[in-house]
Amino acid sequence: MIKNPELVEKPLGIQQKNIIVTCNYVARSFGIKKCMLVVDGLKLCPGLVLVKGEDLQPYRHMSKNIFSLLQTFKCPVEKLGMDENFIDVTSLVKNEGGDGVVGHLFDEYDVNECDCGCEKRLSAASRIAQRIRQALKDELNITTCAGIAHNKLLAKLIGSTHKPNQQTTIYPASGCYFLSQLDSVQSIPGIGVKTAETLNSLGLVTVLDLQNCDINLLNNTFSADVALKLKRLSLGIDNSEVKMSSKPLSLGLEDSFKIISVESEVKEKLETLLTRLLVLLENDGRKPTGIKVTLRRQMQPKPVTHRETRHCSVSPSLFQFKDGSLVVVESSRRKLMSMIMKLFYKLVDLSKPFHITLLGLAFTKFQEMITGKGSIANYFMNDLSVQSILNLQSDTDSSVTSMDCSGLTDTTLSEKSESETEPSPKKVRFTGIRRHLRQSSPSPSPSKLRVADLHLNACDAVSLLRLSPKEMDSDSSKSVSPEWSGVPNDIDLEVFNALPSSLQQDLRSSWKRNVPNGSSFCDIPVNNDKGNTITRYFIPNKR
DNA sequence: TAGAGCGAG
DNA sequence: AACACTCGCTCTA
Repeated sequence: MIKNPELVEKPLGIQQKNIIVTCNYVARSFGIKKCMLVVDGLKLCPGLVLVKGEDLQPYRHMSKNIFSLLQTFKCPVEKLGMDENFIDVTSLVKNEGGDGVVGHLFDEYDVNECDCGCEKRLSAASRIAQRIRQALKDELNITTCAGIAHNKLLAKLIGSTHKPNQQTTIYPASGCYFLSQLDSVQSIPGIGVKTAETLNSLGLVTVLDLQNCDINLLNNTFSADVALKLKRLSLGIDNSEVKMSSKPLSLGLEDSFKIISVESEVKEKLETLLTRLLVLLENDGRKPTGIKVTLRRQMQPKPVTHRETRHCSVSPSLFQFKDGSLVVVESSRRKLMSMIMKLFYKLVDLSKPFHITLLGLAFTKFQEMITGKGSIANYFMNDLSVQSILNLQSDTDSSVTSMDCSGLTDTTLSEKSESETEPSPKKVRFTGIRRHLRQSSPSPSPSKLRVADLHLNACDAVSLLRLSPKEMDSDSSKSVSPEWSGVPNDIDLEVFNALPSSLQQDLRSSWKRNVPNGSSFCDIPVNNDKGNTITRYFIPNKR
């Protein structure tokens, strides 16, 4: 619709192969659902406009723009798929002026004031959310929904209750009751088809069932930590952090088709995939150290989701940097292709007939960057008894996908109710059970030690960063060098370049703001109260 | 660590 | 549960 505004008022579906993967709200009013077959969709709505969506590039692009815009708010942003993000705005809430919740408030007639002041903070977060959504509209012309809560679980779920282009806030005290309304355990993020089946087999169908069940029942079937996690999720308790997203850990493509049974066609497919993937890789700019081939066989006794993979390492020397960008010369390309075929031979015995319906290719294990799991960058972030999490999603899609595809029940969160002009509140249905649930409402956990309180001063941070780059490819520093302006002299370029681009931007912009004359790194004025930028942790600790 | 499985969009 | 296409996390051998 953004690309072609004429489509805004028309029923529009995005087509991949013979499936409608998503659609706009006009189409939904005809009963079009995600994952619906094109033929079925056209039966429901003969005027349905279909646009091919197999090329994900435009979506990646928009997704990146959204992510970048969110990062300008100087808070941890975690990408969830291509059209959703969590943002932990705890650090902004403290300085937020004003008053009152913007948008919908869940359960608004029954607010018990909490000692910790969480309602105030969350209402501040709702105003921040409003500004963020306005910025997304102004800058990128995209409408969004937001859910505002003290943890990711509730933020995500509550954000789906008023759509499209609306936002909803929920207070911690309402979390348990809100969850108890959900008809299927599968509505809980993290519980998918398999876990839901297992739970159902234990007699646990609704979230209420899960809330009320004995933990030992779960312990019989799940490991102790999974059992506990499921139980806690059902009650609205979730202390997982908003993990700052960096570049992807793997970069892959796959293609499905009717059937391939001869080697030459396999090779053709893989050549095509490699060509496309190399474009993505050059775009990404990092050197991979591994490659993976994926295939799916026809008529497996296993479900169609079943895939087999083979992996091997690749020499980084196959990839070179020219003028700051990654290139793969023809000879390297041929070597890659022969490795890919070898992996394929590991998967398929050519002396026997084979029938393949999907082939995939992925680069993995990119050369060491400073960030990532267990890296020091993670310790730079605030920890989280997070008081204010926003879940933002673009309006072209809806979450709670599980329900659309499950075909089980007509849930209260169905697409139908969302397309009504005035969404009817669902709480009426449940007033009967709320009182006895209220007592088990979790109270927000007390603040944990913020990792910022580790006394990591500037010198420590710099020396830490400077220790590592031994195994780093020196080429990699050149890759970013063209953008090289406004970085203080005493910064190790190699280390700086190895940081994810988001952090680089973050650092650059703070240098620009704080030291317009480009003075020394350690002279940056302290601006501790504001923002959540990594720069703060490079600054000598006043205490 | 490789590979499969699950879950997310 | 399949259909399509990607990515991350976790478990097991």
